[in-house]
Amino acid sequence: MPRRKDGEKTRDAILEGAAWLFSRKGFTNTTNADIARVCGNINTALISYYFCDKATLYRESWEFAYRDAIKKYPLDGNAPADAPPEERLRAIIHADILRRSERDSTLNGIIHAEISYPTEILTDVYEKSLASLRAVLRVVVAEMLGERATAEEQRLAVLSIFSMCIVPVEKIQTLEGMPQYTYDPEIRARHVYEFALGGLKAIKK
Amino acid sequence: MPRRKDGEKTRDAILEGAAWLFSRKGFTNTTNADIARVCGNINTALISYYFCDKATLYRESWEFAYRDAIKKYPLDGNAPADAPPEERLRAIIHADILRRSERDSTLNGIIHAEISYPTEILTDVYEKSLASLRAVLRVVVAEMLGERATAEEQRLAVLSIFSMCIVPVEKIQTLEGMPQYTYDPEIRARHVYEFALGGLKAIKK
DNA sequence: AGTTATATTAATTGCATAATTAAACTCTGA
DNA sequence: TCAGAGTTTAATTATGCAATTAATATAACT
Repeated sequence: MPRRKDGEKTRDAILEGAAWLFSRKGFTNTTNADIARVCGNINTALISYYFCDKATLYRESWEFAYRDAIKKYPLDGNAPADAPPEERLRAIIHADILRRSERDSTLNGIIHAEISYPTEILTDVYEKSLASLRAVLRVVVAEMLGERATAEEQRLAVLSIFSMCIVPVEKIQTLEGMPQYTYDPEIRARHVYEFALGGLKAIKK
Repeated sequence: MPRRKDGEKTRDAILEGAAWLFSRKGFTNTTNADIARVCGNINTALISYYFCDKATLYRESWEFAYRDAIKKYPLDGNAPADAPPEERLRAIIHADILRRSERDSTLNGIIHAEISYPTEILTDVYEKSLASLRAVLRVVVAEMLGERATAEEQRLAVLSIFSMCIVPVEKIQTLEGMPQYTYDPEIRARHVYEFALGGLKAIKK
């Protein structure tokens, strides 16, 4: 039984194209025909052929995009656990912003689409892409703010840094009327880190 | 010709209910039946009766929500134009966060839905609710960072403060698995202001 | 080259959902 | 009490699209 390998290429193309579309228009607003179109006018039947149905494709393309991204940019940004909190904070922010900027921000697009119109993958997306960031931030922020900070102060500080990371920059940029300026992820990551440092210092008082 | 006034109440109820639903599920994912349900099981035909069609209702309910909110919380937060930039920044942030938190965050919900799935009101929403904030922030930030700051530094600083304001807190809170903690808008506004001050100071150097 | 399983296509099915309308009915206010 | 605004019912209309099927093309292997 001959195993052809040209199918894998098609499958991957669908995963990629679908992820991109889903990130921009969300699950329900994306049709199989749309997906077929962006994958180079392939046939819609191939979606059923490779992924059984649209919902499965959605889940798989999200997981596909996520796995890739998190491997390249792990949560802790590869900072040693015993590094000073400032360095760990820098690494977390850096990894997070770069990860969210990957692939035309497919990852972050899906997340924001899920926030607006939840589907059945919401829980998974939420855990992996929002809750996890908050959790790691919480640890370093607590350390940096010191003993005297209340739980609420910690929460607020985490929320602020979190906000700067997850803001859908690329999406907002593509909106009509938006000046054509793109932010380099490296530079933005650096900026957010410094901004956060200053903010934390001000809060600590 | 007798002009009954019970109709106005129904109309307003539809506006309010629709705005709330649209902010949560977006335009296409909200059906007339949904709207009728949340308005106390009114009849779907009333939507056509009062607003001609769903699209008109969408636009009107957005404008309705926006007008109310901006009147109560103007862009500049009522700070005098000749006040020191710190005070103007504080007022802007305070007004913006409170405005976005109003009515269960209807305003901000519609904005984020539009970012994810744009409709024809996107331009209007974008101008009024995103571009305008950036514009006023830009002015005070430029003033606070001083002459030596580059345009990119200004842009990045504006983006960071902007992020902290527009983050869809209420939406994220309602997501599954989220700990039951709600942020008091006043306290959060205060925090964001102090955090921003610290951040700006760190950037300035 | 011939065979077979895999990959791809075209056309269709069939469902489901929902916006909108017209006509009937009811309530309010003068 | 009646005229017109408000409300309901029930049908209509529009459609949009996911999923299948059966037929065709192509790669791999002998």
